[in-house]
Amino acid sequence: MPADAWLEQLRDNGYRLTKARRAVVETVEKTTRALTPVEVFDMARKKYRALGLVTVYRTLEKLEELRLIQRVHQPQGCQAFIAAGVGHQHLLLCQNCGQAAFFDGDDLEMLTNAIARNTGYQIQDHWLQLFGLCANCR
Amino acid sequence: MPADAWLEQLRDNGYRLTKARRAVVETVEKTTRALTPVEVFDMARKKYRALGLVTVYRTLEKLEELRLIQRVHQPQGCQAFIAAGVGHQHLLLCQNCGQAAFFDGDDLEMLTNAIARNTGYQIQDHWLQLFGLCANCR
DNA sequence: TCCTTATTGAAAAACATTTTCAATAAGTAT
DNA sequence: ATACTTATTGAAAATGTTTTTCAATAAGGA
Ligand SMILES: [Mn+2]
Ligand SMILES: [Mn+2]
Ligand SMILES: [Zn+2]
Ligand SMILES: [Zn+2]
Repeated sequence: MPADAWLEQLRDNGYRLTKARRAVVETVEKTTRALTPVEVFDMARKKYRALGLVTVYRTLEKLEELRLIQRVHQPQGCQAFIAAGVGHQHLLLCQNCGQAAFFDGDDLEMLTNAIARNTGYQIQDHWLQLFGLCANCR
Repeated sequence: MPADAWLEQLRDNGYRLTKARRAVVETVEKTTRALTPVEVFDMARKKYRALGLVTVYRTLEKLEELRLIQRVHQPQGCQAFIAAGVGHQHLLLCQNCGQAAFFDGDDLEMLTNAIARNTGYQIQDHWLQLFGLCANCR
């Protein structure tokens, strides 16, 4: 999804299109690895010098609400964000360079049915994430 | 695993058995939901009044090193810990009361092979976590 | 161009975690 | 039991991150 579509989403939800937001959106949208707020700040500031870190936090918050980005959980920390996958997808992360890819096609029906039977839980959702080495790094 | 086994693990690794550590270990070991450091502090302090929050952090750090506890990642936050599963197990969490259960038997071979083929990644590890409602809460 | 108000960045506050440090107590040797 | 060594402790301070406050600004509609 191009950065313009993100900006359109923001506008359609009543948010104003500012230089700060454009810089943040363009940075996150075109990066294929998870970025922390400070990383977004450093990168986006090259596009818009006056940008404040507070605005990065506020913009990430809105982008997450609109489901344009999602938080990435990792052993080293869970403060990073990445452009969200479309539909039912999960993340595959390179443990060396952080390069992220999405995949789909996971079918956990059988598993969750068996677990529901064994545990008495009603299963509503799942998190699945793969770690490995990307083609470049391996 | 009983609390004594945890204490034994600590002792075997050269750590001293103190009142503070006993209080933390007993608290975390017998609780079946994820606890934050402050929650551990509040609960363990009932067993040992002089306990300091700093020591809770330090003890949790050691228990994690020894793989007796593991960090629990959730949408609301990732600062909570729970007694670790044995062998290859994953967590199932009640979204209402936090009650946790472990399950095993997930077989992702087919999936990861297909993804490795499609993406060029060499897959080394996976995180899987289920969310739902426990028998009591549903 | 004017007007309203959402948005901004800076500063301060709040919060979570880590480090520093002198006092204490666990475990071992005597 | 006692003495000794030093890992461990809690309090305080420091650090790092995220949120709140607030007056100035600028986006977008009239
Ligand atoms: Mn899935
Ligand atoms: Mn598994
Ligand atoms: Zn890589
Ligand atoms: Zn429950």
